[in-house]
Amino acid sequence: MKHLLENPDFEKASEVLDEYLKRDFTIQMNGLCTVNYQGRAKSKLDRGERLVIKKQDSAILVHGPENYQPKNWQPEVDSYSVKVEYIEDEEMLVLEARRNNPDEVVEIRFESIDLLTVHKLVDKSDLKIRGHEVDIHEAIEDDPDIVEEGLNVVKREKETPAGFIDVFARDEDDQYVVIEVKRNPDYNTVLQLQRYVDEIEEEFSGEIRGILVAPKMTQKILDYLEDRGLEFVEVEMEDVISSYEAIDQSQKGLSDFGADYSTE
Amino acid sequence: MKHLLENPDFEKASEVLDEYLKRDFTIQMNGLCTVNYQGRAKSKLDRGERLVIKKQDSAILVHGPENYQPKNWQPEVDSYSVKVEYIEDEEMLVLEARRNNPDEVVEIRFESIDLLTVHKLVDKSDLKIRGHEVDIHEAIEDDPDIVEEGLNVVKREKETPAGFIDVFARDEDDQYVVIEVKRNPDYNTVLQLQRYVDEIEEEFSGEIRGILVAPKMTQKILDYLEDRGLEFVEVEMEDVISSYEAIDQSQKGLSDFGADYSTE
DNA sequence: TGCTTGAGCTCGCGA
DNA sequence: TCGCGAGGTCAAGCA
Repeated sequence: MKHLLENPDFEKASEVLDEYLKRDFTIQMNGLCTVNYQGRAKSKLDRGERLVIKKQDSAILVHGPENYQPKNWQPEVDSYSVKVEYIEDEEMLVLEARRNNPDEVVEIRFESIDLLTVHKLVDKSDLKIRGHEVDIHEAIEDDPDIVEEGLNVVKREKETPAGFIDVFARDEDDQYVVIEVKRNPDYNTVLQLQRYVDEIEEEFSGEIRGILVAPKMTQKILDYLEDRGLEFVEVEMEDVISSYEAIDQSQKGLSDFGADYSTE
Repeated sequence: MKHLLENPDFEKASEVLDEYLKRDFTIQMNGLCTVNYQGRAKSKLDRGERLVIKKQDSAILVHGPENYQPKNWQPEVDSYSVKVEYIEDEEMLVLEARRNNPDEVVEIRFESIDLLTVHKLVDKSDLKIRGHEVDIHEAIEDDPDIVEEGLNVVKREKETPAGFIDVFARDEDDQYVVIEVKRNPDYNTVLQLQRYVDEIEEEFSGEIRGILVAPKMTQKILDYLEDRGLEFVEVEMEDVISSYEAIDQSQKGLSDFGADYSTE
């Protein structure tokens, strides 16, 4: 930890912010503030106690006491400025985060600061996550039977004028099958699949099957799908994940180096 | 601030966590940890220094040194547990956040804790934001000229079998106009507008104009749109916002009460 | 750099 | 509670 200031005055706080805001450090500030944003939209947040986090890639977040998402933020900041100003006879520490493209600005006015810390966080490890849509693609390619017995994959990511088909295959009767994979299917998914099937029917001049593969489904979307002569196959997320883990196991021991962590 | 602990041992940390995790407090923890998640997907995050935030509505976030988004999280937690365990001969503080629906768990193993704070954040103020899609609707209704001179709004949210039309209007030649408003238009927006126009042409047995109104547009989508005989009108977000502010001004003085902030 | 697409999306609204 | 759509979406991958 570089700094830990409890109830710092604005002079001391600006000093620290001036030094660390533009650089590769994580800053946490707890305090009473108001926040204004203007850019793609415009927002105003009246006084309240919040946690402001400036990250090492310049991103800034204003977190309220609730919710996953911050109340205000800026994912990429081009320039920071810190000033102490008198607004309506009250001294305020004003932090401004500007971004050029799109042109946006977040202004945070602190009335008081409870806590200000500066950390250098070392985190070299990547998040390994399984269960993405692409993992379902791979699981199907690995074992097409999870969709249907006797299915053979012809091509993944087949291009059509309407976009890319997730999986293009043939069933056991040698009929072409267009497979659309979605974690969270909706009406647009159905329409998209419909368009692919139409395109392929044009390309191959014949009847083509369309299958939506997803880990979950609602009755309404299922009806909508079947009204269009399309099919649905449910895939268990567990199958996808374990299938992937089998692959992961075979590649084990390739890249497990530990990172170093300073205690500064 | 309720607590501020620098480099607490696990016993002291568990004590504080046990007391405050389940209650309405904001907890910040900086430390070296690994994180595992299993639920809708599965993820693994190796050791690294991170900031963990437990919010007052039970949400928990694991923020790395970069990015807007947390590396791991749980928006709603049903039960927390804290344990000190020996894993491979090393003492670890293990924090588990479980959720029932969907069935998910985030497990955070701390190897060391730099800083642990407990705050009670008071924030009663709502975020006031302008520039939503609905604000564009209102701006058009307020002044249809921002779309086109001589335009008259017939109905907002007109229902058709294909869904709700944002704005239904007539142009200066008395021809019907279907207006679709989108902040972030894409291909689906075009298809949607197309469907509305088709529906209305059927209902009124005549040629109908379709206009996509948006604050931004790409060339490809514009081509796609014009290929279908549909039109695009760019609306300036500033016009929408200032128009809204005029309304805001007229309602001023209704609800500006200041919140109280304790200094505990 | 811009565009497209997915996300453990989240969140709020409405049925 | 579930379904649906918007988001200042963000962020990754690719052209």
